[in-house]
Amino acid sequence: MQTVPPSLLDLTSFLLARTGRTARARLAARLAERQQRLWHLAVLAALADFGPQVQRELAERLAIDPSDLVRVLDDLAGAGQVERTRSAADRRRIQVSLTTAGRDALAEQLAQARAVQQEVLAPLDPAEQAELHRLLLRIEAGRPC
Amino acid sequence: MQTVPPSLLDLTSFLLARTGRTARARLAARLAERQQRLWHLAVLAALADFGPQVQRELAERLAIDPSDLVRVLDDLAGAGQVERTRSAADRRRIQVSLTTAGRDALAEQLAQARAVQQEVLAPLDPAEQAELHRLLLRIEAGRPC
DNA sequence: CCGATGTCAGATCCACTGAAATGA
DNA sequence: CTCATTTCAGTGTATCTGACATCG
Repeated sequence: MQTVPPSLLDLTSFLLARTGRTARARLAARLAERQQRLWHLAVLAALADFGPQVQRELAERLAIDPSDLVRVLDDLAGAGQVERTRSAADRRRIQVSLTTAGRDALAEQLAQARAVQQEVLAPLDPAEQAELHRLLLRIEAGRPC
Repeated sequence: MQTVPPSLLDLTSFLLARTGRTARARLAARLAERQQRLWHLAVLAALADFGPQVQRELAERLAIDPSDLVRVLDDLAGAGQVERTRSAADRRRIQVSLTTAGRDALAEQLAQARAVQQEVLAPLDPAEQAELHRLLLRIEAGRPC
């Protein structure tokens, strides 16, 4: 039995939203088993890639509301995965940096993410997966700021 | 300036989740201007595609919690877009059917969805958009229940 | 201007009720 | 026929998330 209305399947935006949601939900479920959440992964990755950051930059990069970032950092700091140090130059600003525990957690979470991805993308062969990746990157890059 | 962490951009699942989230949020915002929500569109589409349905079937098709569907239908019935008629054979069951106003609303909402889609997919040329659609359909179809 | 707190709306999920059907 | 069980629509609610507003 066809369960999803064809008029919705005709919409690429619907498919994007639906598959994205599935991927998101599956990864969230995996991370939750380890008391981690999606934003934790995103924040750790940003710190690993760009080095210590001020919270404002971090929020902008990840398109997360600054007030939500505060709470994510509270969690991460509680788990000893990030450190907050007040900037000497501008004492309003707080530099956030990764700890060794943070790097370990990130590696673990990225492995989880790749495992979920293989499940979700299983219907596609490697060439198609690469093509999908390329198209999505273009969309992401082309989006106006 | 590169804003998004490269380790996340390497994950197709991250890109899927992110672009899907964007598409979803934009459409939701457009619909909200007209006091409509995403579930309204989904329900109207299901009724248009599959004809009158019992609420239970509808909920199953759309993977929505039956109790939430009740409230969506309350809205739609209030706007005169669907009709609920109790089944004579089994008086527990309620047949839901589209009205003319419902068809009009659906056409309008689908137009909105296509407009948003054109914004989101603008970085891709038509052939690429078609390819993306094809790949996403494969993922959707291949997903185990 | 920046970090932090509070709060609000939306969505999802779950437990429950009452009416109606089903089957032993 | 009766009674227990199941199915269905509908209500209420707890929880989580994202967005916003305001404060220090």
